[in-house]
Formats: sequence, structure tokens, C-alpha cells
Amino acid sequence: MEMQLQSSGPPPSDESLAVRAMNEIRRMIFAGVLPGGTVVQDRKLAEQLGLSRTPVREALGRLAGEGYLRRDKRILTVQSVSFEDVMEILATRRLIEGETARLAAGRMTLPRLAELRAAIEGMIDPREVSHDRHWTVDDLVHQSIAEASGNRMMARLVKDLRERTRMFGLSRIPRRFDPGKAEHLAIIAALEQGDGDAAARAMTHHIDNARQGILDLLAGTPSYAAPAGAREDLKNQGSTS
Amino acid sequence: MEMQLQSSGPPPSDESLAVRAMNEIRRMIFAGVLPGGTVVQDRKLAEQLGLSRTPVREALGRLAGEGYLRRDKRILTVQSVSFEDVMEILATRRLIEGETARLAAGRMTLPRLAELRAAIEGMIDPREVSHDRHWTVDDLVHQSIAEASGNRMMARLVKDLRERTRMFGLSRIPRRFDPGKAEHLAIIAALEQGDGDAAARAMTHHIDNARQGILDLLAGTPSYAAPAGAREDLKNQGSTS
DNA sequence: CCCGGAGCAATGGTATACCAAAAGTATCCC
DNA sequence: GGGATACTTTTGGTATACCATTGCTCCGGG
Repeated sequence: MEMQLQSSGPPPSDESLAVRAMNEIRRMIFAGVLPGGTVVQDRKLAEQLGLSRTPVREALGRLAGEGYLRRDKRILTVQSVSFEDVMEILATRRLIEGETARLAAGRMTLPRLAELRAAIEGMIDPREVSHDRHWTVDDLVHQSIAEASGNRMMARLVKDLRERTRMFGLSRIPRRFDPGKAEHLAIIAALEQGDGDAAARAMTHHIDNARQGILDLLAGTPSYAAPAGAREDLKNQGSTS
Repeated sequence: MEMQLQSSGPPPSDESLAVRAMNEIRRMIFAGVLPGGTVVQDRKLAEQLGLSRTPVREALGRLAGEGYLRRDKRILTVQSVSFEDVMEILATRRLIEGETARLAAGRMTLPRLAELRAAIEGMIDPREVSHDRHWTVDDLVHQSIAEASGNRMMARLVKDLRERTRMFGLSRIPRRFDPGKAEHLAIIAALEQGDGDAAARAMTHHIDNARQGILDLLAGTPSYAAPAGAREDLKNQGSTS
């Protein structure tokens, strides 16, 4: 039993096995195959992926460096993104992405903006949009803006922080993710006007809403109904400026 | 010739060799032993450190994951921090650290603040402060504030971004780094007042000055006198909000 | 029935052997 | 003499063997 990678991965591929392993493991983490807190054992994983420990360990080391895995003593666990983590991440994103939106104003071409608008409006039927689809469009919008900011560090940060947001259980929740649509369009509109301040406002507002959405969502989820007093503390993190 | 780690490192140490290697290599990078752009070869490095390739490769993979090294095809090079990078990093730090300062207001105890003040004022004689000393105090101040913000993500980011700032050649430049002293004290003062907005202002002002300091410094440095028009572009990155 | 230790399986860490690709280097043909 | 070709070396990637620690199981004595 050492056939696994060719199931959906690249058949021959010229990437190193370590890179492939890394991508595969990262995918597993995002897909929830390896939920937060899971202990990861290089031997098991290596066998599962059909390769030796070396490239797997290399991949694990790298993922640990990137913060997706955590080393406690000798055991490696999938870094779980807690509710508090998400709140902190969103507070950070609020800052960074607000700024990227501001910077992006006047730096994005109208055709490019039209593209984004089309992609956003392509999500016509709320019932049609799968989660993957939603995330794809969401990524496209936020990432395009971040990259248009001209600040590569911020763009990288946005990508990273968004990935972490995504690692929060939050997945497979049949949620009305459409409200984001109007907010996305508002951001695009501001960018089309070249109004950086308005774009920043629209972006921070969008992220504030996303946070509120999570808050509401969790309020209605039994297991999350009352995650201690942490909520009260974190509620203010984003609304200070 | 396989004695190197015991020269200044921990004699026996219970950390894994990989961790020790990572710390050592990171130190080499910060210390300028491995300047930006240097190609890193695991065999050479392993021999130099007196251990086998495995832990070294593990360390390198991890450092690459953290962004200190860069993989181009098959060769690993030390990530060089360009002038543009520093400007971008500072623009980002301006945002994040401004916010951490705001959040830290009212969250730091007066004794703690007094401690910081003492450390800052300990740098009495400008000629006395070595670069290490300067960085130590600087780290202490910024990191303490970041951690006091209560937002671990931001604190982590501050640490990371500051490390990267440090990777910029900027080292061994016999510069008057004292002006930072007054600015640091201004931040502390605002925090003692519990005035978040003032603290944020003081912090962003401090970082703006640091940026200007680099700009001035490089203007007087032949090899950096005119790093293309990039300067004009980046000059505005931080002063938008 | 419980406790403790002896043995054993599992697991992470490390070293090393091997391979293939790439980069030099020497050589040979024109 | 110049350029192409073959050989040698270097180097990163991978597999695997080995070791030490950890934790578990199972057995025996109390």
C-alpha cells in the first residue's frame, strides 16, 4: 500500500517529493482531514503518502516553520485555530487589508476591476455557490487588492492571515455567505472611484461584518454558544481606531 | 575540523541538533556571517557545524519556511532584505505597532512601564551604547508593548517584522541611534497616561522617524545614494492614513 | 486486586549510503 | 585554436539503517 499521491495529485510531476508532500499535507489540513490538534507522526504520514520519512519530515519541518504545525517537546500537532485566534487574526486583517485597499486605489486598472466585479456578480444564485466557490471569489478579491497595493509584505501577510482564518473550523457551515457580495462590490466601487479612504472604510467594514457574522454564527452553535468571557474581551479589538 | 558548536553554544544541551542548527544558522544570518544572497549548501554547512546533513537540512527547511532562506529551483540562498523590502516592512510595522500601542494603553502596569523607562534611560551615554545594546532595548520596548496588546497574532508579527528589519544591511552603521530614546519615552509617557490614541500616534511617529533615518542615512551612502526611483514611490507608503 | 518492573513496540532524531541532475573540467576532433 | 563532447565532481534529494527515549503491555508478587 504505497499508492496515494497519484489519486488526485500530479502523476509524474517534476517537483520534489518534499514539496509535493508539503502541498498534500497542507491540503489535508485545510480540508479538515487533519483537524487542529491532531498529532502528526512522520512514519504514518510517510506510509500514507507512499514515500519515505525524509521528504515528509522536510515537509513537516517547513510547515512547522510556517506555523501550521506546532512542536511540543517531541510531538507535532496540527495548530488549531481557536475562536480567540480568529478574532485576533481578523483584528489584524482589518488593519492590513484596510491599508491595502487604500493603497490599491488608483493602482488598479478599470478592466481589472471590471473583472473582479464580474467574478463577484457571477455568484448570482446563493444556493449555487459552494463553499469552494465562495472562497475562490473571496480570495480573488482580497488577494487582488492586496497585490495591487504594491506592498508585497502586506500582500503576503494578507494571504497568510486569510489562510489561517480558513483553518478555523468555520468550514462546512451552510451559511449565507452572500452578504459579503454587496460589501465586495462596495469596495470595488470605491476603488473604481479611486477613493482610497472610501475603499479602506469599505474594507474594514466588510471585515467587521465578517467578524460579526462569526460571532452571530457561534452564538447559535451549541458547542460554541458561550466560549467563556473571552468574547467580551475580543469584541473591542477591531473597533478602536 | 568539526568543532564549532561548543565554541559559544551550549556544551551538551538537550535541544535537538536540528534546533541547535537552526538557531546557529539564524544567528549567522543576523550576524552577517551569511549575508543576503549567499548560497547555502547543506553539506558545507553541516561540516562547518560538525554534524550530519539531516538536522542541518531540517533546520534549513524550517528557516526557508519562515522566510529567512529562499529556494530558487534547487539552490538555497539567504533571503536578502532590500531597501524596498525595508520600506514595505516599515509601512506594515507602522500600522501594526501603532495598533499594538493603542491596545497596550491601560493594559500595562505602571511598574512594568517604569521598568521600560529605566531600561531606556539606562542608555545614558550615546557612545556607550553598542548596537547590540541598542537593539536589546529597542526589542524590549517594542516587544513588550506588542505583547501587552493582548493580540498574540500582532505580537508575533511585530517580532517577525522587526527581525526582518534587522536583516537589512543597516547593521554596523555607526549611527546616532539615540533620537529613538526620546521617542521611546514619549510612547511610554502616553501609555502611562493610558492614552491609546496618543500612544499610537507616538509609535507611528517613532517608526516614521526611523524610516526617515534610514532614508537620510542611505542618501549619504555612496552605494545607496540613488537607489532608482523606488524611493519616490515608497516615500508615501506610510503617510497615507 | 493492585502495584511494579521487565520486556517490547512505537516513534522521533540522526547518520549515512545511494542516486540523478547539474556544473565544471579536461579532452579530442575539426 | 575553438568548440563540442565525454568524464569527473559537486550537490540536492531520497531512502534506509540505527539509536535512544517513550510509553505500553503483560506478568508476577504482594
